[in-house]
Amino acid sequence: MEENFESIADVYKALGDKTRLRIMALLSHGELCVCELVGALSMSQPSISQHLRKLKQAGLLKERKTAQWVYYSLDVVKFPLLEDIVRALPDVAQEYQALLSQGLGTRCNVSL
Amino acid sequence: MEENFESIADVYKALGDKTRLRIMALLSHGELCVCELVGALSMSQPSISQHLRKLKQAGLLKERKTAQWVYYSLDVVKFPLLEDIVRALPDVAQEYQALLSQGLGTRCNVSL
DNA sequence: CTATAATATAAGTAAATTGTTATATAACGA
DNA sequence: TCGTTATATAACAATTTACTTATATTATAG
Repeated sequence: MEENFESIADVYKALGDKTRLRIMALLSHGELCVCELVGALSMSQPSISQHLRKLKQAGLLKERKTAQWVYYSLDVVKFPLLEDIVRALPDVAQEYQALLSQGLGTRCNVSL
Repeated sequence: MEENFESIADVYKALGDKTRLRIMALLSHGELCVCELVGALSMSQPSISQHLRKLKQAGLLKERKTAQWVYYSLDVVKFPLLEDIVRALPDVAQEYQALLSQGLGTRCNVSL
């Protein structure tokens, strides 16, 4: 019981950051690789990787590795309420489409 | 748009603490005064007051002052999703009933 | 094999968080 | 009015968080 509140708090702690919320909003439209998120959020790559790790540790994201890319996507299994939560976020469909129009993963060869 | 993510993040930040989640779970059954929460959670009075302030600043609680007591209750108006969020918390009906059975507010005269 | 791109991790730092104790404020009761 | 109860706030210490820069890891391309 005590333990339960703790692990649920960890979920909300993971969501309690505007950068991570923007990541969740983008991923609600589909999976994205790290470098695409770096481009979309204009933050440093280590910072994005660390945010993704937190979201993954909270059980909110899953990853899929292909070639040199790691694609992240929402994982609604462990926390079904997540669907409603991301639905309540500001819409970022336009930003997501902008990423797609450049070709998934393939336009990440920008200088770090 | 940027601003929006920030204020939503503040809500989840407020929920990202196990003590505050326990407070929300208790208040989901009805309003309680500060000293009742102090008794239920066995934490210091200043600590509880500070947690309540955070929840209130995030727009999740409202307060009602009567005599020397301040009663807090859930405020689902600004953030409708809150109803689903508290419903997903562990049940504390038993703890809440234990508080009520001692007489609302009236059994708070314990030594600080 | 080597250079490069994508990602992760480590170390360091500044800022935010959470508890504590001490004190202020305000209402009540004798 | 005086002492007590309920609550809030201030000041401080310990911990956690969120960046930064530097480096490690892994896959790919040539």
